[in-house]
Amino acid sequence: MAAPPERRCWEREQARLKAGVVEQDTEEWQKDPNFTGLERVGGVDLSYIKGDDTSACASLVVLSYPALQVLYEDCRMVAVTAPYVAGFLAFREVPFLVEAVQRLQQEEPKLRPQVLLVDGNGLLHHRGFGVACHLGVLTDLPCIGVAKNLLQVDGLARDELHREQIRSLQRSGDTFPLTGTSGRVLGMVLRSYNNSSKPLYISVGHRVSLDTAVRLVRSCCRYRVPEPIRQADIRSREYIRKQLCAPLEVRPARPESSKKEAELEDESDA
DNA sequence: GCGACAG
DNA sequence: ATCTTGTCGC
Repeated sequence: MAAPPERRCWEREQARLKAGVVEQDTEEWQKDPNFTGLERVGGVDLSYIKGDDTSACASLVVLSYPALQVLYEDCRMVAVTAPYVAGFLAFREVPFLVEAVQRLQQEEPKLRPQVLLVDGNGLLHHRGFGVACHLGVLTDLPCIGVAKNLLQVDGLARDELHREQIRSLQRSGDTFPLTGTSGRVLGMVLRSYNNSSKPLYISVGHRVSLDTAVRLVRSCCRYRVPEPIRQADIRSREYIRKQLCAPLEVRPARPESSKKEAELEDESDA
């Protein structure tokens, strides 16, 4: 009897917290000022259908570094079960992201990313263990949490002081640390784009230091959202848009006698 | 009790 | 996350 997924997520958090948080650079390229040796950066995202809270598109892209060209793209419709609850995003999205990474490693092992940028938080989290930490532990890949809004935790709030600190970020690349009431630095606020005053919230996910995380996200930003996540986002919503436009002709209620089925969808390992 | 709350 | 076109500005 396998434990339900929620229970396993919880146990994963407890085990990792007990073992101590891994927030240091483990790779050689992370220690290089120019990230020499870094060639592939991954990005993941889920896009949802407006009225439907169970159908989503999970996407994983791999970009070259430093050119930021798309080397790999994987979009797939998934059936989401867990509801969205702030603080429990990983319980909802992480299973599909892990599947995508495993698919990549099986089909295109040479394109395995050396680091993943994840939509959401890592250590900047109620239990110090956001979606970027979950994905990192499950894939054993360095992961960085990139959130577009502040998760209010450990005394951090979107109050006037916070807004004032944001206003103090003048140029892209400017940052200030997020220090919780506990005194711990949980993440960094980064102005990633000159044309947008809205910052990003960067935090450690797995096997990376906060300093390296911020430097890498900076170097991946053509616009406000870093390219790996932006491409995953663009491609997953485009995938959904196509699904919605042509569902009638592409999938007429399970034609059991289709001509070539082995090439498209029936690829489970029996 | 009421509001706040990554995606 | 999603609903949503054009539009004002560098």
